[in-house]
Amino acid sequence: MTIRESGEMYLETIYILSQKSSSVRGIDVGEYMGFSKPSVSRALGLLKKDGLVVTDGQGFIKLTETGEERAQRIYERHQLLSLLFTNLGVDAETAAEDACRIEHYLSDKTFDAIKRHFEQYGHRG
Amino acid sequence: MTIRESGEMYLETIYILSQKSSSVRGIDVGEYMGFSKPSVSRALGLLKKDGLVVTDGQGFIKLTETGEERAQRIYERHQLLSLLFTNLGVDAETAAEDACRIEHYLSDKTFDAIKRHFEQYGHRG
DNA sequence: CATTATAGTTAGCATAAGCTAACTTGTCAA
DNA sequence: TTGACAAGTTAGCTTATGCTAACTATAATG
Repeated sequence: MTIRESGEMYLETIYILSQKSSSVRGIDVGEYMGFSKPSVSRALGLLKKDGLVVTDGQGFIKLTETGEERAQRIYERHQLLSLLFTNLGVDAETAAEDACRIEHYLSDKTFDAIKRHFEQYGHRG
Repeated sequence: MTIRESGEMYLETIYILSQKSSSVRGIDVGEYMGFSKPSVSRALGLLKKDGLVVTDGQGFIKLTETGEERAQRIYERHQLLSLLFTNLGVDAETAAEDACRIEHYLSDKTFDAIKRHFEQYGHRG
């Protein structure tokens, strides 16, 4: 099974929380996303089964190498889309919200094109 | 119930097919989208219940005013996103594919910002 | 008129992903 | 040691949305 939008959101959340604290638990993920413990529990189970996260003996969640790559990929899309939108004059909050929904659906090609655009012409973001 | 990505795709398809032919049937929608007859049947039922489409005695599908507005809104997003991406150097096919997935998640604010951008600076699309 | 093809519907299955209720487990303090 | 709280899991519900199989209804054809 390949993960989808939902799985990517969990992955991204773990990635973001891992940058603030080295001890991320399911409860933290649920709080951040506004989801219940059972929802998080199942989602983490699927991510584990897919080899994207692992938990240590204390229940702390870590991304595997693949999981980290995948999370980073999504996070980069998020950042780039936010940048693109704010550069077009969208307020930061709206840009972030849109980016959050869209990040899952942006192809590599289009992502690269946007990236090249900023590298070429610079930006104010 | 408010329609979602799936419902929007049906609506947009009906809109597109209606521009080519004035007699759009469920079977046409299914063929265009690659979905089965029962899937289309149910989806149309929901769209009818939401007052977005109607069928005449012969089973031909028409968008209501609200349905047309909604379809147009999505279609505009599709066109604008395609334009944005091709302007960034993405090939037309990829741009269209990305636009098709993303069109459902673009806020009014960001849509307007992109539109203003093209009005201001022109484009080659 | 009977057969066949086309279109649509109904019934029911599957998966994804949210939820609540209730259980388990582990830690910590009285 | 016991009682309580916190974290996680299990069971089972719900909705959305795809599917197939099988039925119905209509229209066209021999």
